[in-house]
Amino acid sequence: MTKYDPKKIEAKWQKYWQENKTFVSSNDSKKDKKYVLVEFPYPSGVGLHMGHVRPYTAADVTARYYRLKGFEVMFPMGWDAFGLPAENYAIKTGKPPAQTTEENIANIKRQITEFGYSFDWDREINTTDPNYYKWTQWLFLQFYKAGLAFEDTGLINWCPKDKTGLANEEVINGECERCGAKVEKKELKQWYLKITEYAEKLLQGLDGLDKWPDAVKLQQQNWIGKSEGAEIEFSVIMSDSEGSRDSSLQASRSSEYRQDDIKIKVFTTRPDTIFGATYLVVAPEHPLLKELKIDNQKEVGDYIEKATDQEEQDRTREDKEKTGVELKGIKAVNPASGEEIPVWVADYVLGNYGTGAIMAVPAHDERDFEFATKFDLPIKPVVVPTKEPINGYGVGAMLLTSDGKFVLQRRDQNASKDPYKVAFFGGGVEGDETIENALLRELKEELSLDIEFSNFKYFHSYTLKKDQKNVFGQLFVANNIDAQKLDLNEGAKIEILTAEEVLNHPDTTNFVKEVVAKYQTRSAEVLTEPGLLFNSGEFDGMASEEALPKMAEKYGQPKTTYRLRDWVFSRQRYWGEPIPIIHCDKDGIVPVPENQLPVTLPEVENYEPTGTGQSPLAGIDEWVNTECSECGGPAKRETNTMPQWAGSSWYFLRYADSKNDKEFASKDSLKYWMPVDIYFGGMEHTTLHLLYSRFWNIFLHHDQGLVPVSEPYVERVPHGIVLASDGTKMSKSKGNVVNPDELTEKYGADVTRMYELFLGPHGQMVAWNEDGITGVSKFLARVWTWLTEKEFGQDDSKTLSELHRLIKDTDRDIASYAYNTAVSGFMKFYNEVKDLEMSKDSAVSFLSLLYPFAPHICEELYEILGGKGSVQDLSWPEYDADKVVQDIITIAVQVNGKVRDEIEVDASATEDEIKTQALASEKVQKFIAGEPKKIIYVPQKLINFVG
RNA sequence: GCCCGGGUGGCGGAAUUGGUAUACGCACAGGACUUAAAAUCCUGGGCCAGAAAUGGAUUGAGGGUUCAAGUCCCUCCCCGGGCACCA
Repeated sequence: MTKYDPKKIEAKWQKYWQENKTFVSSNDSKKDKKYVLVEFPYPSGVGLHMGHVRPYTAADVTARYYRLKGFEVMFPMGWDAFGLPAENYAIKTGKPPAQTTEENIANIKRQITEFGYSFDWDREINTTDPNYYKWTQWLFLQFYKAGLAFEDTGLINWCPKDKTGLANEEVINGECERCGAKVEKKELKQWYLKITEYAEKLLQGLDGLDKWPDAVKLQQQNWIGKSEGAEIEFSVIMSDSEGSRDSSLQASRSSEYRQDDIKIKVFTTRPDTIFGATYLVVAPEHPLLKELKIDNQKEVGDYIEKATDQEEQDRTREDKEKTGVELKGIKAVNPASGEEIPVWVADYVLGNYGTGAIMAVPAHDERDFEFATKFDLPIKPVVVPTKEPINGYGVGAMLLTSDGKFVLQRRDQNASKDPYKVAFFGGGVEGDETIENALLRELKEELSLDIEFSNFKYFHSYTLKKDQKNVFGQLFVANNIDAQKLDLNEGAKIEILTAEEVLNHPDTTNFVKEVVAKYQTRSAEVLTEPGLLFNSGEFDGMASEEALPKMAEKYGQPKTTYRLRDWVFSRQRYWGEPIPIIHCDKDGIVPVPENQLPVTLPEVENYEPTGTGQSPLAGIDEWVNTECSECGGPAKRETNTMPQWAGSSWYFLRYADSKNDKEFASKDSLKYWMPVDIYFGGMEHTTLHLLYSRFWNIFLHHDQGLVPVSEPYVERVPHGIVLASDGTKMSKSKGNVVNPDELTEKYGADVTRMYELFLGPHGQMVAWNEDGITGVSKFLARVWTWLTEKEFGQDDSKTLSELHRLIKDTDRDIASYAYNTAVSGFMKFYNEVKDLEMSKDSAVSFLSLLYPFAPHICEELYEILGGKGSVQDLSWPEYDADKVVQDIITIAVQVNGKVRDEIEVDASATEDEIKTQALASEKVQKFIAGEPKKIIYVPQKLINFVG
C-alpha cells in the first residue's frame, strides 16, 4: 500500500505533459475550437502571488474540461513585461530591465509549472521581445495612418512620483493607479489615441455581450458616459456696466462685437429648462476668455490663473465652495426668453467636457442653485413637479374659506373613467391650530394620508401621500409668478395663485398670511426631475419629456456627448515600446517606414526619468538622431514610449499565430481562433485593459478588416480578489502575503488548487484562510487510499446513480464557474459511495471528472488502475438520466406549509397512494384538525395538507 | 449624492423554475486504535426549552403576496465595489 505523496507524482506528471506536448494546440484542427484565455502576468520580482492562482486555476479547470469535451482548446500564456517596476529596479541597481525581466520570467514560469497549469507554451509571447513589439509598433502606425493617433499639447494627468503622463483611466480618485501619488495637471505635448471616435461602437458592442457580467458592462457604460441633449448658442452683447467706463473702448468694442457676433455655445441635457437659464458659466479654460474684452479683465485673469493652477483634486472635491467671477461689461441673450443674462467664469464648469460652457438653470440644477444662491443670481423655476396618480387617486386643489375651513378636491377613487369627476372633502381649523396642522390632522384621520411640504423660491407645494408612497394629490401655490392654469397628466386641473392673490383673497385669514410668509423664508429645494413646464412661453403645460426634443430643435441642435476622453498614449519613461515616429524639421511628423520596424530600445546608462517631460531616451544622441525617411535630411526620433497597456491591447490576437514574422497574425489563424470564448481576469481592468483592447480590436475589425470579429471576448469571467486572512489587501509591507511556493511545498499543487476553488464563489472576494485546507487535503488522501485499495467489481445501483448525478452537477458547475460547489460535489460523492460496490470503469469516470481540478493525482491513479497515457486523452463521461432514477423516493409531508414528517414511497406511487400514506402518519395526524380543505401535491417532492 | 453587488450556524459557504433552509468543509464534543500524543477512522449536536421523545424559533429589520418565501413585491438598516461639480 502506497501513501499519497503529492510531491513525487506532481513532478512526474508535469514532466510527462511537457514531454508529450499534451496541451499543445493546433491551428489546423478539424475539431470545434475553444479559446480559453486568462490575463497574462507582469513578471515581477516577487513572483506568482495568490491573486494569480485563483484565475489561473479556474481557467485551467475550464481548459482541461473542454479538452475532455472534445474541443481543440487553446490555452496560452505570456508575459506583459514592459512597465515601471523593472525600470525602477534598474534605476536602483543598474541592472538592465531586459535582464531582470528575463530572470523574473524564469522564476514565475517555474511556479506556474509547479501548479500544473495546462498552458500551451509553444505559443508563449513576451511584449518586450522585439519580435513582438515590432507588431505593437506596426499597429500603432495603422492607428496613425487612420488619423486616430495624433500629437497634441494639452493639460494632462502627470504623476510626480513616476514622472510620466497618465491616461484618464489610470487616475483613481485623483491618485496614480500604480503608485498612489497625487496626480497633477501638466501641460505637455503628448501622443493620443482617438478612442473617443469609437465611443459609440464601444457602447453598442456591449449590447451583444450576453455572457459578460452586467457589472462590467455597466461600469464601461458609465465610463463612456453618453449624454444626449443639445448645443445651444447664446449671443453676446455689450451691456452698460456700473462705474466709469472708457467711452472710446466701449465704442471700439461695440463695433467689434456687434459685427463679429460672438456667441457662446453651451451643452445641456435639459433644453426643456432653457427659459429658466438665468446666467451662463464658462470654464476657466474656455478659449473665448482670451478673446472677450471685458471691463474687469484683471480680476477675471487672476481668477483663471488661480483656478487652472490648482490640482484637479481640489477642484473636484465635493465639499468645495463654489467660486467664480462675473464677466463685467457683457451679457448673453437667452434665445428662448430673450432676457439679457450675465456671464460668469467659474471652475465648477469643466473645460474638457461638452463645450466648456453651460447655461445655468438654478431652479432645476443643484450646482447652479448653489452658485446662484451664493452670488445672489436670479432663480426662475420653469418646471412644476408631477407624479403619476396611483390607485385611482388624482390631483386636487385646495380652497380656503373665511371661517378657517378648507375644502380639498380630489378625484373620485371610483371615477377612473372620468378624470374630471371629483369628490370633496371638507375640514376646518380648530381653535389655535395652524392650517398646516389642521390639514395634517384631517388628512391623517379621515383619509389616512400623509402630507409632505416642499418650498421653492417661487412656489410651494403639498404632496399628499397615502401609505407613504401612493400619491393622493398635489397642491401648488405660487409665490410671485403669474397665475397659470396648467393641464395635468390625466386632465385634472389645478390652479396656481400668486402670493399676492393668496394673501389678498377675501377668504384668506390672517393666519394663512402668516403661514405663507413663513414658507417664503424657508430654505428652498431644487427640482431636478422632469415635470410640467410653466413660464416657458408656448411650451407651457407641456411635459418635460415631450418638450425636450422640440426645444432642442428650436433653440439649438440636438447633440450627443461622451465622458470618455482620448487616450494619452505616451509615457516619459524608458521601459516601453518606442513610438515609431520621426520628427523632421522639413516634413514634420514622419512615421517610421514599416520595413524599418522594429524601432528597438537602445541600451542606456541612466534609466532615471528626467522629470521634465522628456524620456531618458532623449539623452541618447546616437539613437535620437536619425535621418528623415521622406527627405533624407537630419531628423530626430520620438523619444516617448508607449504605455504599459499597449502590448496587452492585442496580445490575444498574437497567440493565434505567435511565431509569424510576416504579419501580426495570419488571417486564417485569427479566423479559426477568434473570438476568445472565455476570458478570465480581474475586475480592476474593466475600464483599462478591457476597454482598451476592445477599442483596438474594433478598430482592426471595422476600420482595417484585419480581424474577423468586432468584439474580441465572448465571455468575461471576473474573479474576486484574494485578501489576507485579516480581510485586508495582501501587501509586502504588512507582511501578510501568502507565498504560493510554500503551499505547493506543504500540501501539493492539487490540494492548493482545489482549496483555492473551494474557498468561495469565484466572483466573490475571499479572505485567505488556511484553516480549511486540511479538509481538501484529507479528501484527496482518502480518494487515493480508496482507489488504490478498492477491489473493483460490479456497480451498485446507487454507485451508478450517484456517479451520474455527479456528472450532471460537475458539468453544470464548471459551465457556470461554480467551482466551490463542484468541489463539494466530489466530497459528497465519496461520502455516499465509498463503501459500495463499484466497477473500474466507474472509477475511471470519476477520475475524469476530478481531473480538471486535481490533475496530477488523477493521472497517477489512472495509471495505477491500468490506464495508458493521460486522462486528458479520455473523454468526458456521458450523462445518463435513467441511471439517476431511484426506486424509492422520499416525500416531505407538510401541514399548513410546515414540514411534519417524511414518508418513503415507491417512485411510481400515485398521488392518491401518497396521500393515504401521508395521512396515516401519526405526526401528521397530530396537526390535522378534521378534513383538510385543500391538498397541494408537488410530484416527487412534497405533499401539503391545508386545513 | 448616483449606479451596481451582497447580508444565511462559532467560521468559509450551499439551496436549479417559489417546494424538506443550513449541503460540503473547518472548528467543536464523544468514541475506536495507541503506553501516550499526532495521524487515521467512526459517531454527534448545531439557536431556545427538555433527561428524552419531541416542540418552538430562525436566512440584516419591518410589512405584504402565496397552500408554501433565503428566493417575489414595498419600506428601512448595514457592508463591499464603481463613478463623482460630466451640465
